[in-house]
Amino acid sequence: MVKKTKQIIRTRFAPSPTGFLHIGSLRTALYTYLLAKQNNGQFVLRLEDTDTKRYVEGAEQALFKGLKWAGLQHDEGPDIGGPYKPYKQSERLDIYKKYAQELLDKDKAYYCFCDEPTLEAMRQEQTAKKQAPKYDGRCLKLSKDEVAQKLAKQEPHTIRMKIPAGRVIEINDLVRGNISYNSNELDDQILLKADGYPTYHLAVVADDHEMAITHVTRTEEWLPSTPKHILLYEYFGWDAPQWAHLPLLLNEDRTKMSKRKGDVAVDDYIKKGYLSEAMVNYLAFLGWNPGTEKEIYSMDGLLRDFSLAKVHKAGAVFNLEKLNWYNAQYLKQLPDEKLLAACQPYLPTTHNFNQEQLIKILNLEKERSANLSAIGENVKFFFELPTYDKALLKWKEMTDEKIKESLAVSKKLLAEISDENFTAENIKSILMSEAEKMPSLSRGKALRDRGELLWPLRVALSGQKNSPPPFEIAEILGKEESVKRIVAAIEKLS
RNA sequence: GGCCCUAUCGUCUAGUGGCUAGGACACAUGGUUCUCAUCCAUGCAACCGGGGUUCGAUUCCCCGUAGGGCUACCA
Repeated sequence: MVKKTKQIIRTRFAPSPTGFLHIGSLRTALYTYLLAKQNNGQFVLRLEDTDTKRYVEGAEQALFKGLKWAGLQHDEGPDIGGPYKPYKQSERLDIYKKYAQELLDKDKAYYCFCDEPTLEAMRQEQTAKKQAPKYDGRCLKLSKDEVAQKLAKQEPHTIRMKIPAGRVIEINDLVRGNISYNSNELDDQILLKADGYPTYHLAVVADDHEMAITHVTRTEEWLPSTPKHILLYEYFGWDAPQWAHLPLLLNEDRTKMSKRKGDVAVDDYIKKGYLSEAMVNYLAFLGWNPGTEKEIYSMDGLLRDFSLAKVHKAGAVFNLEKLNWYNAQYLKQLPDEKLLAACQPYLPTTHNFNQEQLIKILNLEKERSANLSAIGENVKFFFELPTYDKALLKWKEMTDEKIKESLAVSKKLLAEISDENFTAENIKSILMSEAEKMPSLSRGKALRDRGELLWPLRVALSGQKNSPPPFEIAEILGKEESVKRIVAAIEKLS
């Protein structure tokens, strides 16, 4: 006998390829990954593709992409194999059939020949009578001969699990404590569908057992079906894993986070240019926190401090503002080369700036942008002066003539600076000090208003109502382009 | 309807049988500033309700209430 060593933790993330990677799923995957990895355990990826009707082509790739983006590398999975392959349920049909048969043999399951319209009518009737919709067990009353006959005639059938009467089934949940259900509330769950595919309930139990999963992490919505799973473990004579039912991610209206009420696909956030570190950090904090005031957490930090015991029971609203804040924090710390690489796909190609210039541009815009695609938008005017209304050039009560005077001064000053001295710092000091010597452009005012000089200049250079300071823009644009844009502005006013 | 879960600022949350109930986001105001953003300072804002238990409950218990989840040959 092998001496029992300390159990190695094995967790799994088991999504259905029915579309895209949901942001809530990513958080579940994150917690699942953390639980395994902080204990030197294994994190398994399994595809639950037993619903042939909902299967979506390409969904698998989206799943892989999202997990990889977030940095959640699995140890075993359909793409990389592993000791318990295959990791795709559609390729494990024999296994489920075998186990369904075992249950039949043990008299813990039975054939059901009711078709869907029959079941639907049954439900209708029950709800009309204000009863809980539940299979009435009519096929359980079939004699052995009747069953044999129907099977011989190849009548379509499913296999249902038997539920004992009056049993109290207790779930020992790592985040919720003890929860008990009365078996009388449970339905005779279909385990094997007419098409030979298993339902989730059979498949998840069989696979988690076969794959030696020690901790089942999934969201709260699975709580009500857990007693059925526990019963199945019992029927098979297997040890049940540890359960951890995580809180749900919610829409603003506190319903289960869903499409139509905002972006829920991880890919949407990738496309908008959210940094994976920010997303991981934010998601980790939606339902967990270290109990300190530290809010910025890298994956390493999470690996160190995460604990299921501190996971909350109540659902958490997904809030874009806070994500934006996290993204800003990470954007701020991003080294220049990484910033450039990350932004590259979002940048216009209408002008070839060199790397140094690009980095300056990005650094100017990153603190004004929620994400990378916003940076891409905000950066456009550097590449090409947008058309803008001449009214935008106007600062407070300035007349067109005054604006022209102001721009003429700027133009003259900029033109006088040599190319090698055309830096933001120089431009700023020259512009500012010369401005002080000039007569006030707005007659009769004691205090000189810098806006009279700087606003028209900035708008001439950027075409934007809001933008970084004109000095920085001018430096990046260079003397020639800057003067050109000022001239264009003056012409607009003529 | 039935079963189950949950409950601290608008949001994410810390926390305790006795505290001015803490932090972050958002918001507001002020400072810096040509604008926006950043940054700094300040402010606004919460223990769902009712009963117990207790010298004392936001905290423990019960009952309400509210919200949510499940109730498929979907996961």
